Amino acid sequence: MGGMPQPSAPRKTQGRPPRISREEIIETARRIVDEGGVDRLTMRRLATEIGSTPMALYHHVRDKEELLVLLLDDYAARTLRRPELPAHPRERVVVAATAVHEALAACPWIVEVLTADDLMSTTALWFVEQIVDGLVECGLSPDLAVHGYRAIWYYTAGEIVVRTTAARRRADDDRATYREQVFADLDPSELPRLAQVADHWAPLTAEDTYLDGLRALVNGLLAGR
Amino acid sequence: MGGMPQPSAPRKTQGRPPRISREEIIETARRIVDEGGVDRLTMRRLATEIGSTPMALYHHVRDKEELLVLLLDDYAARTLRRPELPAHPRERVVVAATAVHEALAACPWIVEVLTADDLMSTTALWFVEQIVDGLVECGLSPDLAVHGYRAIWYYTAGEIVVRTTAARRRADDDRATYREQVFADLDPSELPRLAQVADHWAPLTAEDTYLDGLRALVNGLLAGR
DNA sequence: CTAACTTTTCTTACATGTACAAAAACTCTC
DNA sequence: GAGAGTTTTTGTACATGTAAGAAAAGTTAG
Repeated sequence: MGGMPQPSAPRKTQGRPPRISREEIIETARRIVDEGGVDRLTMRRLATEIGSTPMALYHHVRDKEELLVLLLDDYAARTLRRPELPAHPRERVVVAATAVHEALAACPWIVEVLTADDLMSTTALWFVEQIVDGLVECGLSPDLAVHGYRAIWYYTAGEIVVRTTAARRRADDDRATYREQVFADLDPSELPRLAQVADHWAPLTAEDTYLDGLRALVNGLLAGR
Repeated sequence: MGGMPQPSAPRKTQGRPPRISREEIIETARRIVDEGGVDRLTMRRLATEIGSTPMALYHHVRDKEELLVLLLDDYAARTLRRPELPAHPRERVVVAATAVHEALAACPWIVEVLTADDLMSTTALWFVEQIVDGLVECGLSPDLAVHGYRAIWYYTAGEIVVRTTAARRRADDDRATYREQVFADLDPSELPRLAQVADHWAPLTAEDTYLDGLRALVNGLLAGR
């Protein structure tokens, strides 16, 4: 039953020597994704590209989802730069969250992974720290600060997931048309506000308002402090 | 009234008469999901259960994802009850959002669908209306109110997606252990706040703080009004 | 009735993730 | 060196979503 091979081997290697490594897998997977998008990344293609067989990968990686998580960590480690943080703790929270958001929004293929419980890559933890610390310095108790961070993470992850999926579907005419139809058929006596904004709905929801919402959320979390 | 190529055809039916209908598909799919969870719902099983073939389904449903969306709409139409709304518009927003959140959180299989751009089922639109209207009555312009609604939706969808996926993974020991490991290995000099809360992290993030975050967000959106 | 046309259903086929078990390639003990 | 033990790789097999096209079951025109 499955014990994962841990990187640190106390004694000299025993058993059949590996022909491929986790690093090689991640590296190759990254190349495939960079070249042809995440859809091109299949276990079979990855295996052939590496010169191995699909099932061999599964000794270095639990399943495809874990591979994607590793890929995201790798991506974060390479591109997430720590921004200069402002002195004011509230602004620190906003800047840290925005930096994470920007990095994630730039690689839209992570949607499947983004549903992770938290940002858990070592690289990302620094940002989590900044957010929690900023909230504490603004007067929240540590527990409340963690809750606040979670709220920010929900908002951030939700924004990216919803927006990315929407963009993906926008390529699909039928579904876009369907939404338009829903708004065209609105009964203004029952849903007056929606009827009122019906014709701006698409451009309105296309606008990037992440920062506004984030500021509102952070201000709300810190209200009175 | 007519937009979809479904209901009443103007002239008498032509072509081969259908043996199955969209309604029958949804009904049967719902039964399967109710009985054995969403994992039991495969196109093949659904087809056999209905007494047809997998590919016959595809004439009534674009693909499995659309089927899931239809299933969610059906679910919403049957279980989403309009709550009594408080008079104060700010509370109306909170209550409407909470109602949607509760209904969605109760059926965790929708995660794959939840990434939809918006709540677009006819049933759900009433809730969207309440939220937008409440924000407008609190002093936001219609455009800002739509942005506010979007922020609330991001937060709500994100909460459910993150939380559901987390719960799904919690069944998996290894990954839970991994997270514990990350927190145990924290360097307190680099990440002091996280180290400080490391041992409460799991219970803290298990708490349901949706309402708190929502209130913060709404208050922040309406700050100064 | 026959032929053309339309709409739905069925057959076949493929790509994918991955379970399972056997084989292979090592190291260690004797 | 022979066998035992350990780890990695490979081969085979299955369930799944769904594309493509043939077949079926009607309606209508001649």
